Amino acid sequence: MNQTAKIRYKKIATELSSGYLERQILLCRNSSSNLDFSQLSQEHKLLLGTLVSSVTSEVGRALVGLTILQLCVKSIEPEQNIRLHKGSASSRDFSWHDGISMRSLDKQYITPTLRKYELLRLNADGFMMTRSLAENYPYSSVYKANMRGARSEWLNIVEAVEEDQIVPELALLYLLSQLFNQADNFRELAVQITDKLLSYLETTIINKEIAFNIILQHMNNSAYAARLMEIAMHSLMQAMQEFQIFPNYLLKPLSQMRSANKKHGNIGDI
DNA sequence: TGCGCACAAAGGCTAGAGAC
DNA sequence: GTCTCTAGCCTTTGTGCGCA
Repeated sequence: MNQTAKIRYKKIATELSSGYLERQILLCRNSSSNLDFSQLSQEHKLLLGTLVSSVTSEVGRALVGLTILQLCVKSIEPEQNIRLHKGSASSRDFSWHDGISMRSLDKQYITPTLRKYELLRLNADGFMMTRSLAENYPYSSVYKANMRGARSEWLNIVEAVEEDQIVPELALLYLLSQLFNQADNFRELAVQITDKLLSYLETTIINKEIAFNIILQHMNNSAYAARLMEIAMHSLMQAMQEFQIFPNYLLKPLSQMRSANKKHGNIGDI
């Protein structure tokens, strides 16, 4: 990292630490009707919308988080190239002279804020822990990693921002608004499902076989069946805990980790 | 159908920079 | 000279998915 990159990094970090992203989030949450996105083209709105809607339990989160970080960086310091994501001071490690450590910015400012407002469920250490985002190549159309999710949309946004075709702060606000909409829709859906389930339980006598068939049908008809099975198993264990079947044991919350993890000490997601 | 890559989380490790 | 911090690199695992 050269001296000018250091100065730019300091400016970005100072602005983020003073709550830049939080202010944008609150603006979207509290004054959404006053936001004017007429300066954003339909094409760019579509790219940002697709990026948000591409998020599933498996893919897409890291790309949304990264786009938010890149838009913040560009809004605060337009001179900073948002393709160069590494900026080590050490000659031992790979980095670009004009690069900045996006991993550090993410871990300190972006991920904690997105988690705080429940806009994106991310690993506490940040989305930059995703290995494919850490390849030693600039983020461009020929970026090496063949990421799943809305890869082409993300790269088009990066391209448009670097080519000055998008006003970064406006794009950031639009992206955050889309995330708020997505989160609201999800909460609404959850309430609807809970209501439906309660009315179903009021009118139907459920036995073991019916419950088992509902769970099985749900898994068979859904994408990511393995995850649904884990959730079903954890739900059954919650019921067992409620009835004190194993009074000396404590059921841990369902974790985000998908597999047995020696370091974390869990088994599967449980 | 099998293979290999990508994704996800949660850090540990380590060399070099910077502070004292 | 020593200590602390920084930031890139590395590890682990099962599932999903594309391709041969």
